[in-house]
Amino acid sequence: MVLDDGEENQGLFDDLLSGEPIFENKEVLRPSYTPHELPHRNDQINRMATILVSALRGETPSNILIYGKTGTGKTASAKFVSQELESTSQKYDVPCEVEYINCEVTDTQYRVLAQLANTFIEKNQRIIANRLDHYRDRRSAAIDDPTVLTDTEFETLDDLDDRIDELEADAEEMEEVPMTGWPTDRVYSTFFEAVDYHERVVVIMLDEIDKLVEKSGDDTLYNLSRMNSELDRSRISIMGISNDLKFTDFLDPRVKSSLGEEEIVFPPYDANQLRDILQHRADIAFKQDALTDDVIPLCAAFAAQEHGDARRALDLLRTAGELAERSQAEIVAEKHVRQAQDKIELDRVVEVVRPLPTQSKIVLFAVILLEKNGVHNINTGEVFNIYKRLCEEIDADVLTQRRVTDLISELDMLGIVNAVVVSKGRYGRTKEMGLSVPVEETEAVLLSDSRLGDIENAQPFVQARFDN
DNA sequence: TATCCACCGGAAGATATGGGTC
DNA sequence: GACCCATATCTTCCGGTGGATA
Repeated sequence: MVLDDGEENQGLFDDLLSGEPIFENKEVLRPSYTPHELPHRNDQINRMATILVSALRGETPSNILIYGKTGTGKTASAKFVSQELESTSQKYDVPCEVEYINCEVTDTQYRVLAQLANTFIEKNQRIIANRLDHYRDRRSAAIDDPTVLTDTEFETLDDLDDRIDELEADAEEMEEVPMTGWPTDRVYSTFFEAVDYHERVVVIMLDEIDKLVEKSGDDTLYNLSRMNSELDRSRISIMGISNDLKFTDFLDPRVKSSLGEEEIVFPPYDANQLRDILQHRADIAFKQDALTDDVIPLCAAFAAQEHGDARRALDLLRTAGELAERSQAEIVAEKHVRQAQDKIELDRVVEVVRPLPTQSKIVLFAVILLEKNGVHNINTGEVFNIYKRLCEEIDADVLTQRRVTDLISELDMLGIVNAVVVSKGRYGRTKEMGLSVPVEETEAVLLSDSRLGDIENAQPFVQARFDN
């Protein structure tokens, strides 16, 4: 862009950069940050450390199950202990590794095993490459002066060559597991061989383990928990993290007893504890005197209402800071926290609704239309009727009512609608539902989807149903 | 008290897709 | 190219369900 008549050329970002920044280090307020100190979680951290210390003695630690609601510091504490464990293992030269898997993303047996197999294959290849470098250097030296092999594991140059060939063959044999296509037992044996390639204790951290069990049953946990009896060189231990206290009810009793050898519960934080946590992070995240006195108590109070969710509290504080910075305010004030609360709520709707499959969006649109037409206690039959009309109008496939009830249940689980099964006696049994998200904003997100663009034109046809 | 409604929701299987192996 | 495997999505079938009503 060219600015006229000799004005000083102010770039797009110059204005934004000209104000005093409020943040010193915003990253410490993000969920991905693992803090060095976790206030009010000493007991749980010490308990984990007491259990895992046996890994540093080369023994197999007991499997651990960690429970607690969202934002109670489970993952952060477990990651903190893992980092400490790995750094201590390096200090004392004990082979001990922790592998983190988020089961919300990696939610099938195949994917979990494939991810683990590929991680260990990569590690083994690095180890082999280092050893090869070392042996090749030694070989070069031995060609000039064969006495360098004296007092080593190799008596002759041929022995050394054999070892190099062996390692090269090992590296070649290690084949990465593809995203799909292999039978699961082949993926399992590939992982088994990769992890057992050399002596080590491995802690497999399965975050949101309940999602894995919900989606693909307990086969993965069964296979992992019985591996130790077959491994020669290595040992594995499982650390499961779950939001759901009852997920073990669905497990095979053998898996249940093996997995829950040790259980650690993370209770929700109260408002005072949240205030401590926020203060702790705010000291690092913000410039001095960048917050008014009421900002942290308000963030803590909002988050305490959300079942003591520290992640929410930190999110709120970060967003309030960003909003203050955007409005070029010098300090973060109470109004920014309130604006942040609204923004987070709206962002959540957009984030959940936008990626929905088209069919779910049509079902949701049917619920919105009913709600906008003043229908209270919307039931499955009504939703299905409107849904069919909408599909016809926009030329989409019409799914069966059975499938639509599943889509409604999914919307319920996502917190977009609130559905309850009610019996109306002679008038049958159905699900009654209402929207749990703002109508206008949700409708706008749905209409922004090009595949649903025509749905706006279909509304008069649906309206006619209410007029008749 | 038996009947009935309008679904719910589990189970099994079909189909499609994306990948691999031989 | 035929076949195998994992996964996602969807259909079909069918046994509940529970409170109003006859």
